[in-house]
Amino acid sequence: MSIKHILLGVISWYPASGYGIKKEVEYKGREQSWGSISYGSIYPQLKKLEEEHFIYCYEAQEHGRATKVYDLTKKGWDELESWLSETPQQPIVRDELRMKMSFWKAGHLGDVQHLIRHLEQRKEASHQMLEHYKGWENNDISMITDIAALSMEYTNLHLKMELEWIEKTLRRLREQDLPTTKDPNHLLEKAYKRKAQQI
Amino acid sequence: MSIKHILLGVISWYPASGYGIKKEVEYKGREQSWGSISYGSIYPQLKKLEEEHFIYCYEAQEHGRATKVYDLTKKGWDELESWLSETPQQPIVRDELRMKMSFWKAGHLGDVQHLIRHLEQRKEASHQMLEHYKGWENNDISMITDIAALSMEYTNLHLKMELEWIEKTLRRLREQDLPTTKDPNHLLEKAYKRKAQQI
DNA sequence: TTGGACATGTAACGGGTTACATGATTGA
DNA sequence: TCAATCATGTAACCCGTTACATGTCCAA
Repeated sequence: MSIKHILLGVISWYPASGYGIKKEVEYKGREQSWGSISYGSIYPQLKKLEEEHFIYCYEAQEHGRATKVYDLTKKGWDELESWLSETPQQPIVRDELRMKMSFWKAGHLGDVQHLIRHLEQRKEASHQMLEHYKGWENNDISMITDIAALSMEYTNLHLKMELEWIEKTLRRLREQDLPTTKDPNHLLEKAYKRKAQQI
Repeated sequence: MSIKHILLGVISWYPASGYGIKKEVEYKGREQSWGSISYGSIYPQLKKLEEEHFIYCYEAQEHGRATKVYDLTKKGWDELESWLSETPQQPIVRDELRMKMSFWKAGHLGDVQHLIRHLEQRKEASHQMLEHYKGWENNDISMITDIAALSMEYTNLHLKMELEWIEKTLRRLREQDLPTTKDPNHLLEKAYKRKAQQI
């Protein structure tokens, strides 16, 4: 992935400044769930890309304010094209909520009331993202390519799936309708005995 | 998130060595999609956690081989408990395939045949993960808590959703049944004109 | 006139990986 | 006997963020 290709990609949409790229990534990034990038990465990276002739720079007046605007060179377009053709990395997911759930054990480790709170917060966040997505879909100012629209559909399906899972999970937690713990080698049994013995 | 709590969490299942923790994370991590951890993080972190008295260490003979096995102290269990109660971070997703799709534009940027190949590879990977998941669900050796089983259900739903999306997307790409590009400000139009003009 | 968005940048730090180094045990 | 797996560790490096520094323009 790397910052480099995000920068080249965004600049492929329109000539942009460091500041503008950050704004675009934050906005577009919400639907596509790519998080944000800090200025501490953007500006040095733009400088480097310019030195390597992937992009070039010119001064522009954007509503009265001077900005450094970057555009792709031939080499930049080629690099982007070549990156697209490379096999993408396996996706990386870090979901702290589900990580915590891996260790949680009702009645032994973690308070179920806390988990319910975590899930409610996640529900709210996902709900808002879905609203944002819907608003985006129907506005008539945002640009999106044919292929990018296919990718956006993923986000939509994902959010819906997530909300259904949250609802179902909350229901099961509240009604104490939990799956049965599988512990064929009595590891957990031993573990919580160990826990109780610690001073 | 951080390595720290993964280590404490895994050790909460059973006393383990650095090597064993890596194995467990790689295996369990597949269903829960937490990727892997390198020895370069595990060993120094275990040392640090021992110095801070979250874990303690003893020598053990595991099938004839001497290993350093770590277990949680009272302080370690408390730290784990307290971490579980904290509001989890927003999940982080880096999906290079969908990132690439954001910039792709049929006939202008990126070769659709390459995209089809990327999607087929992803389909294969997701399919295998789903098989792995099913095998895991039905085996009678793996341990899982009640709450962790709820989290696993997420993985299952996610993989199924992903496979359906891939199928649908492949079909649309092959039948050239693409969504219409939205470009109200003619940005893309200009962009690809710029591209054509670069020497 | 002042706070907030616009705009660009650097230096220190952090949390991880990669690559390297080492050695024991086991099964083909 | 030799490759693979088990097992532990360190040092260099990379890629990013955080915090800091600086200045402009506009609207309330």
